[in-house]
Amino acid sequence: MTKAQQGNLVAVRGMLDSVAQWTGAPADAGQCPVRDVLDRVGQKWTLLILVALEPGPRRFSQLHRQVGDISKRMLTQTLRQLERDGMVARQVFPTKPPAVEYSLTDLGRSALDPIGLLLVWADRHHGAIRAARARFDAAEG
Amino acid sequence: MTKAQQGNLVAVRGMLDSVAQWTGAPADAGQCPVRDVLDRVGQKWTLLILVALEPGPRRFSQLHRQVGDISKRMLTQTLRQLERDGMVARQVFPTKPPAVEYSLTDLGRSALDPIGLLLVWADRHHGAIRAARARFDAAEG
DNA sequence: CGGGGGTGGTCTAGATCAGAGACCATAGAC
DNA sequence: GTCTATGGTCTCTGATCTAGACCACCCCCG
Repeated sequence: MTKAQQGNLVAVRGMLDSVAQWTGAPADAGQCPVRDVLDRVGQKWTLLILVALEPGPRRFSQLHRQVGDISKRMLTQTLRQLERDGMVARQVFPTKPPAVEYSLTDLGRSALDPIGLLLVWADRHHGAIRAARARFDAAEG
Repeated sequence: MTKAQQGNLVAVRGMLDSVAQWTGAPADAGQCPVRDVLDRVGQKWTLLILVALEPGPRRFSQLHRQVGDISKRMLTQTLRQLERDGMVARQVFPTKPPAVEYSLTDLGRSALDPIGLLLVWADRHHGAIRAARARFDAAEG
């Protein structure tokens, strides 16, 4: 384990304690910062769209093509949410037909740092996951 | 930006390229490691349960109480999936009634590193997000 | 002996969420 | 005139999530 990783782990434990504060009170889950953000993250397209916007501003249809298997409905919805959360900026150009450009805000860009690490982890351990799945399926099949 | 963060960013860009490889082919999205892992992450309870297991092994009802507002059904389902993915180990003790203990595997523990950073990010920027939301809601209301 | 509580779940019914695809007004290229 | 593209919205259907009843088992308390 690297020094940086140890540092992370310390921070993680701190966060865990802080999460523990809230897990006791289910009703207040909406107030817990971590639950709040985790709900956004746990929304299937959020991360993918943030990642898609990383290289630079993108237009609606461009994003639609880039992500591929998202429906326009979900794309609209997810973008609106990200805009509401201040992660994405939406700019309309009054051309005919109007063009709309989406870009990351500073807040959105800052989120890419932890998200990126998640992707790196995914890439690195994805083989182990597939192997575990095969083992599991063989054992119960 | 710290040196570590710059390092992350380089890695992120690498991953983004690698994601781009797959985003062109929607049909193969299931084959893309990142999409694969992101689908798990985007499942509302997965991260919360991994986090809940971090301090040490937990029994079923213990987890249920700890997380609070998860249904038994979803708890079972999420644990099974994590077990299948090799992130969580399930051990049954043949007592009467049988006790079942869930614990993180090495793979599961390794995932907590990036997840932890996400939590730290959440905690740090959660104020900005709330502010952005208030602004957005005021502007359109 | 008869509850009441705790074990680890499963099952069903209802709510909520996501996806496919039609539709809209507009306009330029063919 | 028709085909494309723009950025969406709308509806219908199917997946997913939740609440809560239920189960077999055992212990403890009376």
